[in-house]
Amino acid sequence: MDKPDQYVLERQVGFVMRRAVQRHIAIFSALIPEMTPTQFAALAKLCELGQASQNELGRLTAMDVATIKGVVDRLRARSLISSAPLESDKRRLMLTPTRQGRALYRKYAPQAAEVTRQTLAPLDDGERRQLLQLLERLT
Amino acid sequence: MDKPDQYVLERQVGFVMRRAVQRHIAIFSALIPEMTPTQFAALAKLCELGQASQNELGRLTAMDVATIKGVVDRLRARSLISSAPLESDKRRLMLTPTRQGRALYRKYAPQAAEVTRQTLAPLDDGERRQLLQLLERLT
DNA sequence: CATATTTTGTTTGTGTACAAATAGACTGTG
DNA sequence: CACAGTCTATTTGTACACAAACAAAATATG
Repeated sequence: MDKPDQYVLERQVGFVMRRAVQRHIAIFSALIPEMTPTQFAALAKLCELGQASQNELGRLTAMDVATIKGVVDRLRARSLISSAPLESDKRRLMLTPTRQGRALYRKYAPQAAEVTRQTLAPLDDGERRQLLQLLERLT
Repeated sequence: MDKPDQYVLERQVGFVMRRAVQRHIAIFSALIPEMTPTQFAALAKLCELGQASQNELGRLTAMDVATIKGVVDRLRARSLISSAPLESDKRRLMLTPTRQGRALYRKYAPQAAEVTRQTLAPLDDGERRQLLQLLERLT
């Protein structure tokens, strides 16, 4: 037998989560074709903070140094954020959303909330809360 | 105000799932450093089936054509699977696990189940079942 | 004060993930 | 049979995601 029955792909959390994430991303890009979930997360967090260093923004959005750099580069290329080295600590690259970045965030924030709603649409209210709560406890 | 309070990053399913997946992948690569979750999923499914076309394997493991191609290429480069065009349908590339592929699958299947256990460790039995069930309903 | 350590950012390399375009092989229908 | 539509696989391009190695700046500690 080649299939040790202790392992069934479809019952592994990793597989199930991967599929759920795939569906979520599909919903996201249908509702917000202008940017990726990752880019929106970074822009949203930066708008919420007003200002942050690249590293700080990465930590708060759960992106490692290489990932946040790429995301920031792309957002900056589209003039949604601006960056400047900090005078008082020359290691740090301070980021600020531009006027257009803030406008785009304001425009899509309701859509982004709607993405969550549509992703969770198969569940009722209690189940939604439960799912989020259980997922949070995994981290 | 720059923060429309209908949108809070930390409460979006996408963000919470992303973090859970990150932790899961970290656990996986600690327990199974020899391959990625994706590669293991493809190998496992192929061992379960005995044989499958690349396309078929992609569908069953939720990978699109480009993704499954890359994964298959890497597994083949490590001699874990072999491939040959099908005589009766020259479009299809039939895949078979090699002896070593099967051996590696058998070796790591218990570890892979353990990855799921460790990922779900913060939850009790009922919560685990519930989480998996809720996630499945999202797809 | 001097240097070991930490922090921040960059670069490189590998591996998913998906869209879109292409090509060849099959199938169905007229 | 012809050929329109479908299926399988490949290729190209963009975007995360992480590890590892590096450099420069700041901090800590002796």
